[in-house]
Amino acid sequence: MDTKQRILDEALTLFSEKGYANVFVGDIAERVGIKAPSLYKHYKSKKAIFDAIIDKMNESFAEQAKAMQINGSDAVADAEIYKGLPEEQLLKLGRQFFLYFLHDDYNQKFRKMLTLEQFHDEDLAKIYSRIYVDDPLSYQGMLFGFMVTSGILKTDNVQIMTLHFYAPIYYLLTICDREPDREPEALKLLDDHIKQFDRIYGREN
Amino acid sequence: MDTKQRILDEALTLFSEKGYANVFVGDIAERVGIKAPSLYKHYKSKKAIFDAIIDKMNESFAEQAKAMQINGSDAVADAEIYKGLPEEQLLKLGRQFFLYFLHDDYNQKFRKMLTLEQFHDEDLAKIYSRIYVDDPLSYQGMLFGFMVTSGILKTDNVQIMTLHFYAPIYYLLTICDREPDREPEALKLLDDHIKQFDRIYGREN
DNA sequence: GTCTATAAGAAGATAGAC
DNA sequence: GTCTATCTTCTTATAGAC
Repeated sequence: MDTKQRILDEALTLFSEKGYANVFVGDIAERVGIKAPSLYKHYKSKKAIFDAIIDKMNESFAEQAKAMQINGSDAVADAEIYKGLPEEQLLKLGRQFFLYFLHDDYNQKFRKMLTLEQFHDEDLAKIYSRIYVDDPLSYQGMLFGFMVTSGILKTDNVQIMTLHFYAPIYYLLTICDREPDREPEALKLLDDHIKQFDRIYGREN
Repeated sequence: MDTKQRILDEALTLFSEKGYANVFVGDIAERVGIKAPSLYKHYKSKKAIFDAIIDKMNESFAEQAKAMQINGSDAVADAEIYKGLPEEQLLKLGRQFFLYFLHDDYNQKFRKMLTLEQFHDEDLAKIYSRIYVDDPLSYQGMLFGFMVTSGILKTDNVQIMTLHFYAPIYYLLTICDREPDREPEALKLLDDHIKQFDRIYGREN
């Protein structure tokens, strides 16, 4: 029963649904099962709760990014995995990846919260871009770089190939965040996208 | 000096920067050069201002969409234009298109406002998806369909080809909305994207 | 249509008992 | 650490003079 942590969890849920300004300290407290004033024994202000969420997110994403770079081996290993992959398995992997980021609580809520707050200060803008632009393009780019070297993929511009893979996936994710009912449609497009990508950049081209 | 219109303009500017909840009626009034209570002679509530903005936007976008469908000729004509286009000119057109949507006041502010409000109710979510998903994919798809028929482009899945063209452009647009400083980087990627797209789906493939 | 004055209520935060 | 009571400030909105 770590109240301090529960406050963060409930606050994140509310922030991701309504945005910071539309969530009241009382709402958070109510979900935690305490009264608003009690909450101030754990955090000194509403803003402090928000900042704590951002700090935690930064920590966990930095950890993840670091692990991926230190084990540059990760990308090498991943590239190896894709090497012999028949299209069907590639589709399955892509779909798993997509569904994980779409439905994983932590990921979805952070993403939606950042979407709603991204214009409110420069730091948040930078964090958004790091998590949803720079880091994925950098990791995917590394992975695809290995795959090009291995002859699994073919291109003379890895960066754009990576953009061509990632941008449609990101786009479909934002559709589902906004209208969860469109998930089946998005999954169909995801499948077709990966198939087409494989045909364009894949071995048999 | 149409005060009623000026209220909408200033409100849109503020909503697009801070989000609805962070804008106060007094802020809007101040920008218009009147006091808050005077504003209530023009609109009966803050929400009514927001709704009026949405209504106007719906109107103007519907007009635009209708004009494009009635003149399905538009897409045919557009397709004709692209027919003889050397790559350099195609790039120029793509860049112009991108910069228009990025910098045009009306477009940028609506886009940012909707981004911030998209999760707050289902209607707004649908409007966002219509404007930034369904309409552009539908129009571009029609255009590309003609271009495939004319032999300008080659694919067996026009829908995915359209996604491959549009998603990266949308993605780069969101980056610039969030971090305007990254515009040069985005423009470089836009160029490379269009070049690569042309190589993948274009005549010489 | 614009103003000043003000009502009415919401929301963040503190005091102090338990 | 949680509560009730309360303070303070902010915000929407109305009343009524000009």
